[in-house]
Amino acid sequence: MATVVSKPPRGMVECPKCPLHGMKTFRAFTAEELAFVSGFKRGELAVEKGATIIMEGHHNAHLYTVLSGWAFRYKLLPDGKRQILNYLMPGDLAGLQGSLLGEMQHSVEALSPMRLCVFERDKLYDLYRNHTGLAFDVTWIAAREEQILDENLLSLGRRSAIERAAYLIAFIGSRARNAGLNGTTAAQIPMTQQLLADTLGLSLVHTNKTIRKLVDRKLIGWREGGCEIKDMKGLLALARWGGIGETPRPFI
Amino acid sequence: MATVVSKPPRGMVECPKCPLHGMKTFRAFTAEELAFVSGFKRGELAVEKGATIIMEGHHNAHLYTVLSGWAFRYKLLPDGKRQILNYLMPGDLAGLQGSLLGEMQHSVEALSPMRLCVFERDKLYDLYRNHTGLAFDVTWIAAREEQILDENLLSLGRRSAIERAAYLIAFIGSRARNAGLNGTTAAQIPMTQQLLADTLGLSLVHTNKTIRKLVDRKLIGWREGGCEIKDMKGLLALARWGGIGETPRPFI
DNA sequence: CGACAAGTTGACGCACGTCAAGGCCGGTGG
DNA sequence: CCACCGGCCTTGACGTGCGTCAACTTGTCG
Repeated sequence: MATVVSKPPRGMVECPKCPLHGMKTFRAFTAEELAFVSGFKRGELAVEKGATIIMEGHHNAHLYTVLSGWAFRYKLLPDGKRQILNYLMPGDLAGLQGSLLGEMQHSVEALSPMRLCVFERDKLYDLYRNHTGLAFDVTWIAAREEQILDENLLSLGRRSAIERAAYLIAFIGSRARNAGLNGTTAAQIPMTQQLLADTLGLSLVHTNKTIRKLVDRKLIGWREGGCEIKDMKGLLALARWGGIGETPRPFI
Repeated sequence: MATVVSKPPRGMVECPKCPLHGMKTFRAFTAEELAFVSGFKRGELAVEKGATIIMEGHHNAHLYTVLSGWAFRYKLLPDGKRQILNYLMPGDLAGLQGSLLGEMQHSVEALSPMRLCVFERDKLYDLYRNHTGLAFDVTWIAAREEQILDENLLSLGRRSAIERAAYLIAFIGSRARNAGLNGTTAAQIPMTQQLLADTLGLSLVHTNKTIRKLVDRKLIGWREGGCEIKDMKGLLALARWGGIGETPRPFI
């Protein structure tokens, strides 16, 4: 399945030492849960930037949790048009649809080098049987994803190009900050304008002109392959959006 | 909360006699599950067409399963622009986001007279603890919703107006047929063009002209407040979409 | 040095949105 | 009975937001 570069468990992280623990965005595990998840974990996957982790139309026996790095989910039309659905950051789950419904109906590609936790799909049922709290968490994550997609749909359907762009950048920036992804001060978002365009449902050229307007208005900065938020409040106001909550969230 | 007309348990259906059982689209319950769900059910809600069942920004202590009728989920922008996110039909769950994440971030409105099964939000955890199969089903439903939203996003972002319309009508028609909603022969979909427009992310006028093209091409028929699919294959081809599966699905 | 990926900019056209007017119908009240 | 009204659909004229095409720049990697 494409160019997945899998470095076998060279430096596989033990769950108790998982870098996601102890972050204030994520909820804590009980000792018992931690033990179970350790057994649930089947391995670790390291991929290069650009690697396809999940492919539309395929059946996949695995479920992943992002440990580090970025990725995005997308769908293609037969003529090659691409729509990016959402971004994956540390703590996010990938492959749940496939685990429950059979065939994956979207692909996932790495935006940066990544490390992922690999779970056996068949063991998901054990998790549900033995750890109500964790099962609840999985559903929590699914409901959260639903909420994000809702907002995205509102954006594509009813916001203008510049509002959409403002929303998207504010959204990704906030999530990245919560996931501890960027430098301490400036929120550097590593992305190309092509990716933005495919997320916003716009053409590349028009996306470029829209980004330029945001730069001119001093809401963001753009430097070669990345964007930096300069005025979050301004972005939120332009997008007419309330921002995301900061309550701690579960992960598996 | 708006005009909810609640006829108290006058003719409340006992779960074992639930009209959804025995339909080939839905999976069967075990006797034990049925017993549990009977206890889980807290009452029944009957609403008129046009009633608001769930309201954006509110906290809601309940979780609903649609027993009969149609509804739709939507979000509003401050200026009143509306984006419809998805439609609810018999067997669908409403209010899960609120149950897990706290505040509802979308509203739900009845498209026809409806009956809904009401569950206590707090008992959801009991369900997870005692009935792994049902907990799995809830997650299944959430993942399915996610999949639908994915396809919708692809539509809004990358399909033209006529393709979007073809996709939407084919999609709703298929789901309605699976849920046993329409007459046996002709799939009459009761909807206004305003609703279609708000789902497609288009203006009312352009939606009208687009529908007209579909009628001219003999793909659908439109008669006052409803649409009828005349050539499903044609719609699917125009939308470049594979259609939905027919595997039996769970419900609660 | 060329090749390629990412960004920029201008010219032009079309798929949409907006505005405005009118038709058809059922319901309500005289 | 007609008069009036409010949903819903329809149609034309016109404007604009965004797509498409095409050219150029800059930086990076060989």
